[in-house]
Amino acid sequence: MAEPSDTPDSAPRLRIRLSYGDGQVMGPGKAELMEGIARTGSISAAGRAMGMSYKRAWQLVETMNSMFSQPLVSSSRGGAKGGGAHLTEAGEEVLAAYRALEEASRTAGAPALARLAALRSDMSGGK
Amino acid sequence: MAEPSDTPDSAPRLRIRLSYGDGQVMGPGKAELMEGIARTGSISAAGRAMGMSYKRAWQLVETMNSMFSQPLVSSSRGGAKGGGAHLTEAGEEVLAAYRALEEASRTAGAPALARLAALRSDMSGGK
DNA sequence: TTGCGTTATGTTTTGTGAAACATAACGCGG
DNA sequence: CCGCGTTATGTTTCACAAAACATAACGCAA
Repeated sequence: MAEPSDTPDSAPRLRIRLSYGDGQVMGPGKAELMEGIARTGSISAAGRAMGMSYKRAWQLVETMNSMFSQPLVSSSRGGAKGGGAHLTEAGEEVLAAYRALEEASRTAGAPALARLAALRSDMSGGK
Repeated sequence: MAEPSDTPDSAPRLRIRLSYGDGQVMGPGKAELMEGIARTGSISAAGRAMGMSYKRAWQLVETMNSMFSQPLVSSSRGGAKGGGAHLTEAGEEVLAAYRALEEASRTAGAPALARLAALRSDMSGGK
């Protein structure tokens, strides 16, 4: 009454991370954080939503901001709501490009992923 | 007399890792190790080539072997050369599929990567 | 039966990224 | 001018993956 039939696929999570020199890395975590910031208008709220400390969230933002020619997240403190943050235009473009990269990979890699899935469950279809 | 013109690209390294449940992960490290084993016929030699301890290499092999329905690496000990290891058929298929996935992603993601590269160097071309 | 190079494992130590904890500054609204 | 929620940063503690170190087993060849 739970699992209908045999394991469907157990589609693996496809994680793409692009690392430039140094420790500059763009990956799923930063992308998700950016989305959280765009959604909530706050670094702390976005971090909380991901179960991460404000400090860590802020560090990620700092790193992201420094790895592109323009900051991806703009923030301000004080004021009525205490402050806030939002994606810059560059930020939105980076996020969009990263998501596009993910999607393109997932699509183009579907055949290869299918082969791997087959090898994980059973190896009947030889050759 | 050094840098010919504008920044070439500084193509980021595209790392793809697919994580199934648990801690089961297939990524660049395991793929490279598999290639090393195929090339050298030895786990220890492959590990050495990557600057990693035998133990670590062996652990990776153990993990790989357990995440597919059939082992990817077959090993034997003792004998004239002390022992050795080689990729099983499943191993070769997994490696090939993983490399294909990488290649497909790199190709399909080229436009997105180009956009990101542009955002890293400068943001002239708007919209 | 000894020695060699490898596979196979166990135990201890270390390095480091993250978490936890602590403050400061900001700026508006009440 | 005080309090609130946020940004911003520093310091300390901790967990855990990786490294380092140690052994055992294997099987052939000499």
